Amino acid sequence: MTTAENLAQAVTPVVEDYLKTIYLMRRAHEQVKTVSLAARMKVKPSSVTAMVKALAEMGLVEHEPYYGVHLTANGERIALEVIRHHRLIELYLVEVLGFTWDEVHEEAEVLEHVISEKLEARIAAHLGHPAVDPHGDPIPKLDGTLPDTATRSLADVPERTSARLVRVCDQNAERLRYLAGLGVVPGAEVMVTAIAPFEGPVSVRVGKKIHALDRRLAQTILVED
Amino acid sequence: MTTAENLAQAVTPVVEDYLKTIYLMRRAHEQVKTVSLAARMKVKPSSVTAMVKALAEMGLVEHEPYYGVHLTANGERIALEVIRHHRLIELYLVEVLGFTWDEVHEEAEVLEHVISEKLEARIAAHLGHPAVDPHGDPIPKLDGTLPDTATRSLADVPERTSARLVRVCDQNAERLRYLAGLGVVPGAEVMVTAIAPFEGPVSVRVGKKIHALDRRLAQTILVED
DNA sequence: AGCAAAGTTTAGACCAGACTAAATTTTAAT
DNA sequence: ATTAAAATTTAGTCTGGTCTAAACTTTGCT
Ligand SMILES: [Mn+2]
Ligand SMILES: [Mn+2]
Ligand SMILES: [Mn+2]
Ligand SMILES: [Mn+2]
Repeated sequence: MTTAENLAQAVTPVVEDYLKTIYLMRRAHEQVKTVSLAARMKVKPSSVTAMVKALAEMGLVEHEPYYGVHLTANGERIALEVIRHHRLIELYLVEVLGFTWDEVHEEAEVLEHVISEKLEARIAAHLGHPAVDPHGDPIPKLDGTLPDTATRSLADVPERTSARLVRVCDQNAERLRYLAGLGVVPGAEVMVTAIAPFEGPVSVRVGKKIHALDRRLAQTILVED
Repeated sequence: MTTAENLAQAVTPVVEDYLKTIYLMRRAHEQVKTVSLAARMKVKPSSVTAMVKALAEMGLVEHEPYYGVHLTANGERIALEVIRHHRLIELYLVEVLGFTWDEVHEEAEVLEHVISEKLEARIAAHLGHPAVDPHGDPIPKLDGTLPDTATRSLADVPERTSARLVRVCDQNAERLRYLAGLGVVPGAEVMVTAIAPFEGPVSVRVGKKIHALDRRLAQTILVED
């Protein structure tokens, strides 16, 4: 330790959550800057500055101030591992232990950091190596790839058009319960009956009923393209 | 915060592990003192001093220097909760996910701190509210009681006597694999054929074969009384 | 170009939980 | 009753991760 290189630290749960969040923000085409990352991580910007510096020293991210943070290959690998854990756990809790889709996110948020690779493998095998989690979110493969199926949001479906729901990108438990109550779940066939102007609600028919959904909520609901 | 009472801290995983360890040591009739607790927790004695002080301030333990630490009612409640988590998880991994009994301890050691009460309940229900874990260790009940069945160790069984194994109080993976290989697992019927003098080995017949077990190992193997 | 707002970093503090090294206290053995 | 050994605590340091408050930089608007 005489010459320096005290760098290092470890890949802690907090580090994993930062990497995961950076990955998901970039994938959603959001800019990953100090303030936006701080908001997502529910910490203060100065905390992000410190953490991003540490991540950069670990070789997990690169950072250009006022421009953004992005993951290195190593950082992305870890992020995808954690996301794989998260989504496998969510699905396992629903499929095997009878959880509802609104209950699993919180649980997976902590479990994702502590399951061994062996347990991950057993869970994946038990589920038959599934492709998507209960919300329709794709599950990263073991080889570190994340298939990106062509989708568009419910708010982008033309009026009077039918579509098949594939994914709900919202983790708020109350909204998920609400949507489940309406039958708005992955796999459902719906028809967009109207899209109100001025960022107004999107009306969808599910079965015989028509429901008006807030535009921002509709944007988190993805359909097959 | 003007008048003091900064006491408090939180029940972190580390705190849970200290409480669990104190509980298990006392239950095994070991003295819980600074040095012995440090050995069990794999930390230095000075770390124990600091933690015990914090636990005492939280009202979870009482400490008389040079005499010992013991849990308060509150501390014991938490310890039993964690032990219940641990043993339920171990059994779940074996029964549902095909783990072997030597693989589950490490996994449970971290999972015990992060499963929700809801997940605990689902696991318990899925297993039919079991009484013992894969090693025969009793699982604390929801009401915070831990049944203590009458047992004695294999080393205390008279020679030429048969007995039914109920528990193996050893968590070393290699020894567990060794014992499983011999058929020395909870439920097995064995006969003690000889107990060598001078703390020598205990010979047991399992099926048609006789195996000589180190006395200390035999002492961790409990049989029905 | 000038300037305010927004974004970012620095400086300094805190907490949890470990460590080492040194002091202190108790116990046990002569 | 001394004294050596063992047990315990204190003092001070470290790391990871957060915070507030203050500085500094960049952007964008007039
Ligand atoms: Mn997480
Ligand atoms: Mn999900
Ligand atoms: Mn533990
Ligand atoms: Mn066990």
